[in-house]
Amino acid sequence: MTLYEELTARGLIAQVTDEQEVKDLINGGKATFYIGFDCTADSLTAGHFVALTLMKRMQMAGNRPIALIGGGTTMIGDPSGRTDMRKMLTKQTIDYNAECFKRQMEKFIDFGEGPGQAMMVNNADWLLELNYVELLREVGACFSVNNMLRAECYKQRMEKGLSFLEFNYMIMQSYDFYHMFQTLGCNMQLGGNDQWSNMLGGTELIRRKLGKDAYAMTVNLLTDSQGKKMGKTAGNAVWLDPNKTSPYDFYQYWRNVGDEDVMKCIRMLTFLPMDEIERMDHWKDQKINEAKEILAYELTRMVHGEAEADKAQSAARALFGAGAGGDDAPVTELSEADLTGGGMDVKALLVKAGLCKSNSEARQNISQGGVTLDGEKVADLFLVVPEEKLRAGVLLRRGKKSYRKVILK
RNA sequence: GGGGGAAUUCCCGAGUGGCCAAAGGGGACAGACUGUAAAUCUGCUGGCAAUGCCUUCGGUGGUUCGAAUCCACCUUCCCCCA
Repeated sequence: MTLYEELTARGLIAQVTDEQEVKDLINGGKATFYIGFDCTADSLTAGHFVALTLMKRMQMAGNRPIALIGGGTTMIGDPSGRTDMRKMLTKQTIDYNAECFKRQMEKFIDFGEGPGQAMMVNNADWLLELNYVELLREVGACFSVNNMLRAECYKQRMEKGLSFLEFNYMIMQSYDFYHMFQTLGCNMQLGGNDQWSNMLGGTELIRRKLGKDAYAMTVNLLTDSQGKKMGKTAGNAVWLDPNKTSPYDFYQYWRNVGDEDVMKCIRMLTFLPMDEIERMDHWKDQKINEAKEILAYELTRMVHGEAEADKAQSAARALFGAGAGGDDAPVTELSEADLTGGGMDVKALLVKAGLCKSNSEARQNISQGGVTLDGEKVADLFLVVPEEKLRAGVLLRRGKKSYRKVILK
């Protein structure tokens, strides 16, 4: 199976500039491609994961990846798929975020100088030095405002308003491609399908300025059966950084995807062989939970390593299986200072363990019967857990899915 | 540059002097039912030492016994004209 066939079978490919050319290029390992990442936060998210795995798949087939950190473009803010303007970030924040991204990517992608090894560049290095008038003369003439306004990525902003700053995002992104095409021999750009018009800007610019062909390929965004972007819980991203989303929570996120979405996720995100995936395809009912476990385990293993994946899986099994032992549940440690009068109030405990945001929420969850302590339902709002018990460690549960082991050190 | 309109809690959106921690919807969370799924139904949704107290209706000042609501200035956004 060629790479292109595999990408198609996995449902990854959304659009390509020229199917035949792209096929030859990537199947033959002749592509030097880039994927851009705007550093709007200090960690990559599950949303970046498709791009990351794509980069790896391409690399495994012998193509050379360039991870482009958007230190420059983040200064502008991509309006694609947004109904409001992004918060402007300071240069310092952006630099810091770029550093974080770099560390996370290094876990997946093989970076280095050798052939086929990936490189990492930051567009701050060339974008920030651009001179306005020079730029306008150099590339501005190659862009048609009429066309730009028709681009999908600006459409929804035409109603709410689009600042000139953001309008230039496409030009910056196009310039990146143009720049790397010349300096690094980058002949292809990959990205999420929401980037399509921005990416075409680049191939178009290269054609006009240099009279050469460059290619673009987009992958489908990971959306659920309702068409909503996946990788978010309650509006919060699922982070790859274990300090922002614990491996257990990460595991749980994937363990809980909808029935309709499991196979899609397995196909798009894991590296399981296609024939194995086909076998799982018609699993139903109870059996589909196995597929969810596989998905969750595989992804957790890729992001956090085998040890963490094992831990998350056994914790989940113990917690949700018959005998609820909680030895592998995420742990919160208390210190003497947390105690008040020889024990600790359950509500305070829930908050301390990160299971509830506030005392009020804790109060509410308790009175609705959603809190258990060592498997027993907490009925008393003012229950105080004695020190000895805390010292031995207690298993606190809020709702069906949130567990935490709390222990006094 | 001129004219008009808007800013409310996680989001949308009602509220135009006290009855407002603020309708309604969405989302989130909890409960029931399940398969750690979906759908459905119920509850709940600012904070706290909780029959009470404190903070919140873009910002800053003011009027008033009392302001999300009235006035002034500022900020941001939208629409029309140039």
